[in-house]
Amino acid sequence: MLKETPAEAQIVSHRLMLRAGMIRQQTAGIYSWLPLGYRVLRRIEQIVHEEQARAGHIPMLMPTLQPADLWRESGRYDDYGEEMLRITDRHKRDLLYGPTNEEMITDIFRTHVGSYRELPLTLYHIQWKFRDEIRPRFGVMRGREFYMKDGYNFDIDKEAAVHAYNRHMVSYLRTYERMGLQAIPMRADTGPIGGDLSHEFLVLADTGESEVFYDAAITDLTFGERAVDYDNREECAAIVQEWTTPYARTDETHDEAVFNEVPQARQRSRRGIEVGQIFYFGTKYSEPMGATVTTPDGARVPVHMGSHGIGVSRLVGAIIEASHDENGIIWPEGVTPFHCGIVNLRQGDSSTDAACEGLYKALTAAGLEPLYDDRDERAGAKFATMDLIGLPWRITVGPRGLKNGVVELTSRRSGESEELTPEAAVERVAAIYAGS
RNA sequence: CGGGGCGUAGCGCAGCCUGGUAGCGCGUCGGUUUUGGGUACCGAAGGUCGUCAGUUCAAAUCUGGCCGCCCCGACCA
Repeated sequence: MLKETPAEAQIVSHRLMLRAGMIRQQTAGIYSWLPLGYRVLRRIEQIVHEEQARAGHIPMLMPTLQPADLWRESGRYDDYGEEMLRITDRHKRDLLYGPTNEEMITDIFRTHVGSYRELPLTLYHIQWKFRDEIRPRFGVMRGREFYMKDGYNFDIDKEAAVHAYNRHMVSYLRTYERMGLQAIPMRADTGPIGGDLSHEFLVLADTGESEVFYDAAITDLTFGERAVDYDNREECAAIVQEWTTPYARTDETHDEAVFNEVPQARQRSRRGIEVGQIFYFGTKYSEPMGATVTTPDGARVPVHMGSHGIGVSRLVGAIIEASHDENGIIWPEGVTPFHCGIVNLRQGDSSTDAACEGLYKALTAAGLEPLYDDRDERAGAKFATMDLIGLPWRITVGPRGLKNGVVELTSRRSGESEELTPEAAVERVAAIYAGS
């Protein structure tokens, strides 16, 4: 826990992550995730897994190191350039630290799947990736090593693959919203992945790396609690329609003429952090790599594919960029490393010690993970620490309140407090998290 | 990769110009004090001064090479 800001950190999320002891840089663009940071990373990962499962996608795990031969097959070994970290093993075989997995998944698919009966299929994994950025910066937002969910859909034809595309967009909207983020889908370039249909998901933040242009109408949309049948093509298409109708593009695809059709009062230009992207690229990999299936009439056709990514490690930084104040981080309930902090104002006092331990047990029994600050520090130091690490709820236990049988429950976001009995405070916190 | 900067205790920095006993703040440890928003005081531990070579009686300090890191730009989930 640091009072002083490390000189190397330029942007707020990086500074706060270092100060809160979430990460430690090991070398340029490569970080260790310390216990506190690791908790957040895992919670984000968990949300991604849950929402993938909801959409019917199947988890697996591919390695970080890949044989160069697969990439020679697709032609990307030479195309990818310096960003790809190439490694040679003791037998002088060429390997690479994967920046993405299209080739590998296509290879797996072609050896294990051969019939239209096995489609549609969407496989995904969450794994460390490496891109040897020329200049890593902004902490985990632009590291060289990063943790990413990447998924790949396999479908019999374009129509089915477009449904997979739509399904992913819907699923992603839900995923980001659970993390307390508004991520706006914006029409995007396909870059080195290729293909002809792509959207990026952008979180608005002043420190974002891309300039974005959008119709204010899109920020009024919320996904909310709607139940979605992910197999229903019309329903998914309708939701995609809803979210892609208002103008929203990054500078890469921005079209001034079209943007000017948006009423002046609703035109917005800000900066955004990219936290995910989805692609439909058809047979770009399946054709050269021979990933085909037999159709009902016995023909062999290359499968239609798409890929979809969520920057899991980057999201930790992006969430902080979108949710902090001058005192520190403000975690959304969905991703907070601990559900509730307990601050003992007089460590060593038998009444406050007992009350804190009671709260800790009761919160744990309610299925929550509390963080108990039992350091022998002054109140100010404990409050400052809690504010910095940003737990959304804090229970303050002091001798003054205990005399009247109450503790104080404080919202990190609003700063508002209320006095409650310890039992009521536990119930209250449990109720807050009951939905998530 | 072009331009700029930095490397001295766990962290933030001074010292370097003008060579001569390695310092300050925070943190850590021990103690006293204090106790509802980063308390004050006393004491202690902790450093191959990035690295290699050179100059010199003597190098954190001067010179050169190398390594690492940061910032601006081009590039990027």
